[in-house]
Amino acid sequence: MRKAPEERRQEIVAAAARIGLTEGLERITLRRVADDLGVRSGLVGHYFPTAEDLVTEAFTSAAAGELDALLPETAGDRSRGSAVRVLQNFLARLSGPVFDDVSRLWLNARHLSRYRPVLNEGVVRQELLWCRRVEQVIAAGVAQGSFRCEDPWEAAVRVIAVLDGVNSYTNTSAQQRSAPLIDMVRTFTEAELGLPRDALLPHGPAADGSDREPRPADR
Amino acid sequence: MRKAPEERRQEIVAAAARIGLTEGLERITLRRVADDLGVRSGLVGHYFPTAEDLVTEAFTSAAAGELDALLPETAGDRSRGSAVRVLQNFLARLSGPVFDDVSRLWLNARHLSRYRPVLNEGVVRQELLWCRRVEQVIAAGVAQGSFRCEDPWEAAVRVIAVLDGVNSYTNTSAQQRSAPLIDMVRTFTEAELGLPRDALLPHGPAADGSDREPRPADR
DNA sequence: AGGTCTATTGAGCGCGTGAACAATAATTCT
DNA sequence: AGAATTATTGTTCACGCGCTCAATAGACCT
Repeated sequence: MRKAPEERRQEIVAAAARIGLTEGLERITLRRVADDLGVRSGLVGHYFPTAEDLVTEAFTSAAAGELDALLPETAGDRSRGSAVRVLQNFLARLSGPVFDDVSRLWLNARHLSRYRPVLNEGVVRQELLWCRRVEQVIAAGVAQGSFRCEDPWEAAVRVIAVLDGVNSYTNTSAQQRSAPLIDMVRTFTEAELGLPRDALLPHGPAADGSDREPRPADR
Repeated sequence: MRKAPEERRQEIVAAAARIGLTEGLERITLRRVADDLGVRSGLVGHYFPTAEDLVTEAFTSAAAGELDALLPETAGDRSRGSAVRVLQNFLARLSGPVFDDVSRLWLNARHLSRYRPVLNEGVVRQELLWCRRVEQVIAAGVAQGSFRCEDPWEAAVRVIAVLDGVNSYTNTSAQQRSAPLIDMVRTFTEAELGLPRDALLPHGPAADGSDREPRPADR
C-alpha cells in the first residue's frame, strides 16, 4: 500500500484529472479522489494541503494532455508533414464526441476561474499554450507557402475563439445548433488562412492540391 | 413587513438575479437572498421549495432583461428604424464593460447546466430566444434590402456563436486576446450579412451609406 | 537488529448548505 | 367581532466540504 511519494502524487493527479474531465472539476474533492484510489482522504490532503492546488494541477494535466494528443509539440515542424495535413487532423478530431468532455472541461475551468485565483492562473497558461501551438502550425504553413496570413498569432487567437464559441453549447443547446455550426470552425479557418473552400476537409486536398475530394458546399 | 405573495415573490427573484449577475449563480442561496431582503431563510424556502427553481428563475430574469435592453422586442419592426442601426447599437453595447457581467453569467449558467436539469432547460430556452431575436433583426434587414443572407436563422446562430466565443475569456485571458478579438464579432457579422467593411461600426454608415465615418482597418 | 524517517491512517472540528416543520402574527373572509 | 387563512418566523436536521493532527506502520539506513 505504501508507495513512493512521487508515484503516489502522480497517481492522485491522474485520478483527479479523470474525475475533472468526466464529472466536473467541482467533483474533485479530497474524499472523492481518496475513494477512487482506495486510500484515506487525509493522505490526499497530505500531498495537496489546499484543495485548489489539486484542482489546478488536475486541470492542467488534462488540458495539456489533450493538447498533446491533438497537436503534438512537433506538429509545427515541417519534417512531420504539411501544415495543411496537421490542421486537417486537428479539425477532424474536434468534431468527435470524445471532444465533448474537453469542451465541458474548458467551460468548467473558465467559470470556476472566477472564484479560484490559482486555477485562474493555470487556465490562462493553458489558454495561451493552446493558442501558441496553433500559431506555430499556422506559421509553419505560411513558411511552406500553404497559408496566406498577416499575423499567425492573431489568426490563431481568432480560430480558437470560434472553436470555443461553437463548443459553448455542449451542455445546453448543442443539438439545436448543430446544422449552422457543424463546419463553422473549419470554414472560418480556411477563410482566415486564405485557403480555398474545403481545403481543410479531412483527407481533403494536400498542399499540392492533388487529391481533392468533392463535397457539397455547406454555406 | 408582511407583503402580498406576488410582490414578495418578485422581490425574491429580483434579489436573486442581482446576486447571480454580480457574484455568480452558485452564490444564490436561501440564506443569502434572505439576508439581502432582511427576512428569514425559511421564507425564501416557502416561495421556492427547491433552490434550483430559484436559481433558474433568477437566471431567466437576468438574461431576458438584458436581452430586452440590448434588442427590444420591436427591434425587428421596420417602423423602429433600419436593421443596420439596430445591429450597430447592439454590437456597440457588447463592447462595454457592463456586458462583462452578462458574459460571466452566460458562462456560469452554461456550466451549471451540466448538473442542474431545471436550469439547463431555462438556459436552452434563453439561448434560443437570443438567437431568434437576432434572427428577426437579420430577417428585417434582408426584407429592407440591407443584408444579403441565405438563411437568417443560420446567420444568427453563427453570429451568436462568435459572440460567445469572444466572451469566453472574460474570467481568464481576455486581456491577452483583446487585440485580435476586439472587432471580431462586428467584422464577422458584416461578412455573414454581405455588408461592406465597417458597415456596422457604431454611428457608421446607415442603410443609404450617406454618413460614412472613416476608421483604420483592423485586419 | 535497532533506529529514524515518513507515508498513511483514523477520527474529529467547524462551516455552509438545502430542507423540514411547528409556532406565531398579520391579513382577509364571513 | 370572530374565524379562517397564510405569510413569516425560529429552530433543527443531515449532509458534504476543507482542513487538522496525533497515532500508526512500513521502508530504509547504519
